Amino acid sequence: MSPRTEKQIEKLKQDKELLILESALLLFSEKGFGNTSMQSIAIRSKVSKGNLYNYFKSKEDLLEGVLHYGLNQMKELFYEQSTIHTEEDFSYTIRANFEMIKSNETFWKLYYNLVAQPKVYALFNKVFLPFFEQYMKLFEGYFKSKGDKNSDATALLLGSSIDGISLGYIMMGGDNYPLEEVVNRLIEKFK
Amino acid sequence: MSPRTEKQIEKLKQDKELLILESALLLFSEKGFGNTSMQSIAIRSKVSKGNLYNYFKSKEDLLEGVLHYGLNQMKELFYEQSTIHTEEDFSYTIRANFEMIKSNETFWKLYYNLVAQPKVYALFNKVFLPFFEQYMKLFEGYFKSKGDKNSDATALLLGSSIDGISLGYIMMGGDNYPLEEVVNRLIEKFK
Amino acid sequence: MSPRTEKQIEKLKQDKELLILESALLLFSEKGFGNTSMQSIAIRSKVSKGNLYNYFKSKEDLLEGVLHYGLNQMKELFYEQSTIHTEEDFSYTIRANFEMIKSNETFWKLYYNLVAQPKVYALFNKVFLPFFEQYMKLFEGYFKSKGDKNSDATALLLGSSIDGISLGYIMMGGDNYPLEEVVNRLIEKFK
Amino acid sequence: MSPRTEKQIEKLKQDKELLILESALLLFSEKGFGNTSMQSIAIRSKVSKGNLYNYFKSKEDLLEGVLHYGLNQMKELFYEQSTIHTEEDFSYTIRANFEMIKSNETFWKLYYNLVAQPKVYALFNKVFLPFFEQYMKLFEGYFKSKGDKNSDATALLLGSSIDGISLGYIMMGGDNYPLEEVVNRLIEKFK
DNA sequence: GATGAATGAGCCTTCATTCAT
DNA sequence: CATGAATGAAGGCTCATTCAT
Repeated sequence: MSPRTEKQIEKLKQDKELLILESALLLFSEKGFGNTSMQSIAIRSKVSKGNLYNYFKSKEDLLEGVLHYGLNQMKELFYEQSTIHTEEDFSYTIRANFEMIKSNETFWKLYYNLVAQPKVYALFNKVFLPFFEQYMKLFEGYFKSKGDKNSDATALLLGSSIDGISLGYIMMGGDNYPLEEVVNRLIEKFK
Repeated sequence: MSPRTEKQIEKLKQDKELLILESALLLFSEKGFGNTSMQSIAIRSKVSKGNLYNYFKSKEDLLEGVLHYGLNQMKELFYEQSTIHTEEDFSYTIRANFEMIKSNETFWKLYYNLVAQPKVYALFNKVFLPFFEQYMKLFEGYFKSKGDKNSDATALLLGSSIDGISLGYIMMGGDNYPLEEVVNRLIEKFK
Repeated sequence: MSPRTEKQIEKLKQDKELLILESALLLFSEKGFGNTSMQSIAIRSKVSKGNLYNYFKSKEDLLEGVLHYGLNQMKELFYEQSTIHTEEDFSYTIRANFEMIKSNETFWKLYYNLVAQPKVYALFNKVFLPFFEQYMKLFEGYFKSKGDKNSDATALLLGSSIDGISLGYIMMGGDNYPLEEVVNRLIEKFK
Repeated sequence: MSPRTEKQIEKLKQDKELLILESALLLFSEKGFGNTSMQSIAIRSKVSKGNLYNYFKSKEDLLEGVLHYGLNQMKELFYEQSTIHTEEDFSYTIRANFEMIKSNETFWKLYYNLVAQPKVYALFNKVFLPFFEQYMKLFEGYFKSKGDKNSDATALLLGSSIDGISLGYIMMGGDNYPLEEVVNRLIEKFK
């Protein structure tokens, strides 16, 4: 009845929801969406199978939750940045991007797991596209300011390259993919 | 009984195997590995469910077959090329690479569908890596010949960029991704 | 603490119990017993799921409550009538019966929903039979007074006919079943 | 390969389908559609749960199968009859109708189980209504030939009465419901 | 080799009921 | 009395794989 108790309950609920999200993220990214059972998520979250559905009304809903969860973590890292003016800005943005990927490997593994799955493509668009487009705009503006007549193609090339590097890094693992060097090269080429 | 008849039988068997591979490739890439049933592959190949298992001893085995099959198709396109000397060579190789991707979209869709699934990652390594490494060597040699001291990082960057461009093109579809322009930009940057 | 307050509480409790009964009756008859969840009843009654069980100790118990509740509503309509003497009495009783059915369609829908389910047949017997038997007696007396030697069979036939008409009316809906005419015919035949 | 073998297989398949239909009919009518699990049907039919779905693609589909199965059994009994001319015809038709009900009690129990369940009402209409309407026409013609100006209302009354009698007989059981006498009374009233 | 009926494990989801608060 | 998070059993259904023919 006291505010404290209610708050605690709310806290607990959030904790549990977070726990579920974390478990789902991990399992989805490790074994793929289709190969992960709700059962296994329940066990890992220490929640009963039935109770899972009090937090997420379906497996697909849980996936959407996971995507939003991951996206929000990323957004925090980029919130302040609105334009790129100098080479330093550019270099910094690129590096920050890869730092973020390095600190969210699990999520990105999930991302590459899903990106090519037609069944979840719509969902993906819904959650990710807005974020990506805004991100692309940032680079496009920079290239245009440097006199690039084809700034949108250049931005798309850069975006695709980042995508490809991330994919390689995520899939091969930090020990096998020399991320630092490749990123340095990337910055040299595009700055 | 005659050699000819045996050959014909062998031929027929191969035909049927081919049919299965084609069907599986198409369905896997369209609906994903997990969402494709052996039943549906059997129907599309006009082979009975039971007989499917005379050609491939499991679904996973069939997947491996499909990957080999796709890889072999690609290999044919690149067999002759052994070194890159001039900018023209380079440009030609890059463009040829994307031509190949354009003519094998189905296969590449499957590839990106699977690349992030650890369950098939081992399989992927087994089948693809040798091919990719040889391909990377080609570029590395070219960059080295141009005096690049860090030719292996550059080659990896190029490879990753190609990967990212392909992924974008495959996922967004030819109508939405301006492949031509992006590839032009890519060649300019790396040539 | 004062009697008045206790009464009010009692009143409130009854109100809530009534609310639950009404909700359950509606939902049971609309979607069937098996397809109605306690959850949905709780929501419609604006009672928490847990609290529901303070009023009815199980879903089956709630059903029994609903049946009693419906029966009691009917009883009120027939309480005063004790014998049928004239054709007018007879005609009036029949018509009154169908008026009652028309004003309790929801309940009767539930009734016909349950009547054939052995699982609730025992329950049905417990609650309905006494009422029905008394009702049959009424007609039997009338037919006997008219010299019918087989008055009990006639009464049973009449009862069954009423049952069948009600079933048809309830199931086909008032717009599709010409209740008035059929009842007129019924009265002509039996009066 | 020989016709005989194929035939035997076909026979077996039919046998199994029949077995499933019989089991489902029995269980549905005993415990209701919603309270019967596919599992229990499988066990009773000595068929694996999975194999059940090779014969009926869903539980609802199985129900439809059961309804058709029951209807077909009935149809055979009535096929020849096309018009009712004399009192004997009429009396015979009525009695034959109840004979049929007596020899298909299980099916009719299912029928009354379903008739009031909204979820399967559409299905019911699809399967039963055509049959019933044709049956009503038969009586309507008879009453009209006797000069009844309101023959359709009378036919509907008769139909409803039959319905009600059947319901009573089915629900109370042969020992408790004096079917013979009630039917005699019915015929007297309507002939 | 060819067929497809048969199996059984496993999946997602629902729901009556309980219980800590 | 009141709440709703939590449980766990059960349900309908799918599917890779096997095997008798």
